Amino acid sequence: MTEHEIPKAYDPSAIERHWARAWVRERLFTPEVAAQQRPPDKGTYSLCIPPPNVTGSLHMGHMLEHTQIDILMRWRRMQGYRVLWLPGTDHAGIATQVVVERQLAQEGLTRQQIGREEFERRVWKWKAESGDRIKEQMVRLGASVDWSRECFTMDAPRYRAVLEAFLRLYREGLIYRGRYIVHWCPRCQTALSDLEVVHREREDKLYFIKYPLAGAPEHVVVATTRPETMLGDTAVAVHPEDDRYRMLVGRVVRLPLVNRDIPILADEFVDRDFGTGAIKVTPAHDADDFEIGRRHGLAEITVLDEQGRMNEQAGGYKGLDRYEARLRIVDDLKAQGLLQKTEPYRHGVGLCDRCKTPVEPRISVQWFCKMNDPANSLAAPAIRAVREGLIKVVPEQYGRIYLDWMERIYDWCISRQLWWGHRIPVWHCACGGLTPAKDSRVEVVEGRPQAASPPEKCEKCGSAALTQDPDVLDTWFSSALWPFSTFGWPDDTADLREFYPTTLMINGFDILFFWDARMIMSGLKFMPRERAEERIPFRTLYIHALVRDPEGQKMSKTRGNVVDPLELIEEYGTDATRFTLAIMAAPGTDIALSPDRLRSYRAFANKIWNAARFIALNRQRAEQSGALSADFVTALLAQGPPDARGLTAPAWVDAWLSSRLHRLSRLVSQALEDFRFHEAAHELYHFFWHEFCDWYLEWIKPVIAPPSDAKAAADAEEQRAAWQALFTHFEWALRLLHPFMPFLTEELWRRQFDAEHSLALQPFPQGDPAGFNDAIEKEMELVQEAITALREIRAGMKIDPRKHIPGELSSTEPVVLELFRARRQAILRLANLSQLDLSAGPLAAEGGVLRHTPRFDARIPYSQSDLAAEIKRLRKEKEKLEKDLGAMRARLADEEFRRKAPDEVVRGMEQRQSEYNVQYEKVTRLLSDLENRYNSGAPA
RNA sequence: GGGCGCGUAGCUCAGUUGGUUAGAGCGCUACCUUGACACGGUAGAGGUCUCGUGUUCGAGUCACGACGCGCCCACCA
Repeated sequence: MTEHEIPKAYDPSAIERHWARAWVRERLFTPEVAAQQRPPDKGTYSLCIPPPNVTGSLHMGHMLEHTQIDILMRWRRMQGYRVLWLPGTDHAGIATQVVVERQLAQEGLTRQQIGREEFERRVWKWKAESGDRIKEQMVRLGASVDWSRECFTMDAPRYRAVLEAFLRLYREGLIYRGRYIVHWCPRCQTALSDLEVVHREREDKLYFIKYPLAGAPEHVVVATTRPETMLGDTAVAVHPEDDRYRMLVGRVVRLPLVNRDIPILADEFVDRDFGTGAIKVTPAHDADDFEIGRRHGLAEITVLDEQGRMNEQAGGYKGLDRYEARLRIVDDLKAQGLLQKTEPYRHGVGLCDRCKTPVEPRISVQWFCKMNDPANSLAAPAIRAVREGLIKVVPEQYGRIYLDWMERIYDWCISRQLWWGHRIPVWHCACGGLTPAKDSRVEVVEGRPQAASPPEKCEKCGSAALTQDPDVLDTWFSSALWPFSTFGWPDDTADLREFYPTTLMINGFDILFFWDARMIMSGLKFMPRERAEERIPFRTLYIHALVRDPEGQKMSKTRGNVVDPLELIEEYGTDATRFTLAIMAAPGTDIALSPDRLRSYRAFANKIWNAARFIALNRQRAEQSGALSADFVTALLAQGPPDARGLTAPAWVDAWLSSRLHRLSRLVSQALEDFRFHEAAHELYHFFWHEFCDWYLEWIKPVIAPPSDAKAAADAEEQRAAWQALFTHFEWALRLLHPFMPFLTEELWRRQFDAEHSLALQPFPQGDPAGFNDAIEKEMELVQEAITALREIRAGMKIDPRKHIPGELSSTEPVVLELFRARRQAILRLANLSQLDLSAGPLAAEGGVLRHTPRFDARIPYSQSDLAAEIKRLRKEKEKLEKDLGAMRARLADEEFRRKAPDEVVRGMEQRQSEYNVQYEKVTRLLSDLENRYNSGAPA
């Protein structure tokens, strides 16, 4: 095999594995290394990866995200930007803890059994494995990240950023500790933020329970979905203006089962129309009741423990699970005649986002971050930044959703009763005093970072007996700092100065509030810069679609429809999978990933491969024959990038393709500017397959073919020019395709053009409107139409495609005839004709099959034709013409249309009408002619 | 209870500010193993753009309403 030969089979796996490794080794995506090979001549372009959770491996959502990011990164890098895509992973507190707990459970262990230290060791081990797996996947994906800057949300520098941020917020009073009712997961045994609770509709029951009035025979009926919490009731509430209950307010009912007297009170919160208009008030187990309780000074009686079981306050029910207790209590009420009725009831139940256990509102002491402190609001600047357009949100409806949420944001519960995460840097004293770490320094002990400066004594009483708060921070606390913690904040580093604010953030809608909102708030809060536009974490936020299964269902483990990206990569190749994701990624539309589409883009990759192979085979022969010198391509490359290269003696078809490439280049960059990945990919697909391969390559085949003995020396010059154009155009296309299909294009580029340098650092063709050639493109359209018309006649006549037959073209326009004359050779070849007759006069229908078009007629003289089929086709065409002409005539007859529509539109329609009229007359005449012949039984 | 998105060919979807003849891929039909590629070539069939009303000279595109599907937010027991 010689140097440029390309293997027959396209084997994506081998190519992709090779380049994945090579790119890591060559460190091309480290901006400093890239700059040595090609100094950037544009600005900085940076993006911090949405750090994948170290909960396992990457899923299709990641693959879509990384594909989109990588396309933009590679495109901008080729455009000459100094590009940094910073990689990393997230410790993902609760999510990772749940995964490791499940592992433990398989060994029959709980984290409590092995203890905090051992548990943390286990999670770190898991983190290492998962992190490696994720890195390996990203490498396989071709993600052009700078591995030298890889970060983890719990490594020492990031820990330091967390401490710094926490301590500053704490000192400013924006972080406080308080006893409130919060969402509690009885399985994870931790508090959750509102965002970590998902609501699901459930079929449930509404219980109507009689609460007897103390010392009276009457009772009040309350409706509840949670009878088990009645043990913690401390009041019954009605609406103050509810006439049914007005006289009862201030009286006392005896709480059944526990026989405790509780008051009936009035509160405007109560909805008179729901249930009976009277509610039980359980401040310790319901968020609304908690508020009512605080308004009326009620006791808060907790009857459930941390695992959702009844506690000692529940008397005889102690130890029962909340659902068991519910059944028992309902039974007992029934037995006492206190259950009036039950009704089926559909309502939303809050579930733990991670483990789907129904959450429990629970009173506990937690740490909170103030979002809207009147004197020092985190939210207000973040609202302004988006509203005033400092941060551009795409698609823009997400900007509105963001603002809606931000405008009614409330305090963020940041403490978690977990073992995996950043430990809260505050120490407790027996006196109740709270003392934070002295500063944000971090030390690494046994590979695990921790605060290096614990306080020596209590700030309140001076005692030295201090213990660190056992809680850890919500994982999103560290994520919120990601766009600057990754660059070394709080130090004033060179990276921070150069790459912050990042140019772009791309992530899914699901973390708009969790993450994007909090990054914006923390960036604006912490970055020590004057102007808000320098403090924002990113200038543009692009929200991508969701990847769904072929039925449009969300991929989830429980549905069992999760697709592993690696499986797709194995089956279809990374390039084809990336291309599929790109071409299906229309903004705002979810992606229903289907094998059909994957197959078709694998075919596309194969097509590119084979086009390259065709070129290589011919090149080899041309070199052997001496028609091409071995350094032909090197000399070509020395002339600069393909779009800037002047072609010597370009043939007509080269001029056409060059114009198409200029246009395509413009389109691709414009589409990518607007995140219209599907449009860019679609244009590339169509161009490469249906213009480059179907027309251009077919057209030039005879020209570039190795010289035969008969070939005149005069052809050699033409051939060299054709080769020059072919290499230039092919290279141009490879560059445009590279961001989408990096492996395949890199492989072909290195084989065909430059084995030493990566395509990833070559200039991206921008396209120049001065290079558009409308005249030639129009001409090509006519030639293509002529060839297609001739082929169509052949196909309709069922003539063997291999058979060479004569053909005829005629036109009343001399320019059209001249065009056909000039392109005679191509028409002969591509329509597979033995000869081509050109004439100005009309062509007869007899003795052949005639095809009319507005600007020319085509005919295959042939003794056999299927008159009936021709007649059928013509009738249909005539019908369509009549319909269109009717519509046009009506249009043009309308005075208002002529007066109000732009001239351009009116003239266009007139033009079209006259063309249609010509065509209509031709078709009508031909049809009646054929019908006559058919009816008279004349031979075909 | 609010808010958002979607409904275009058998299937999956494009269609940027309203303007000529509504596109693609897959699938389907016919012919073709022609020295890049059958993961291919050539040609073809297939659509009252969910329905209704309106704005407009002109609506797949804008407005309102209906129907169907999906999603998000919300403290109503």
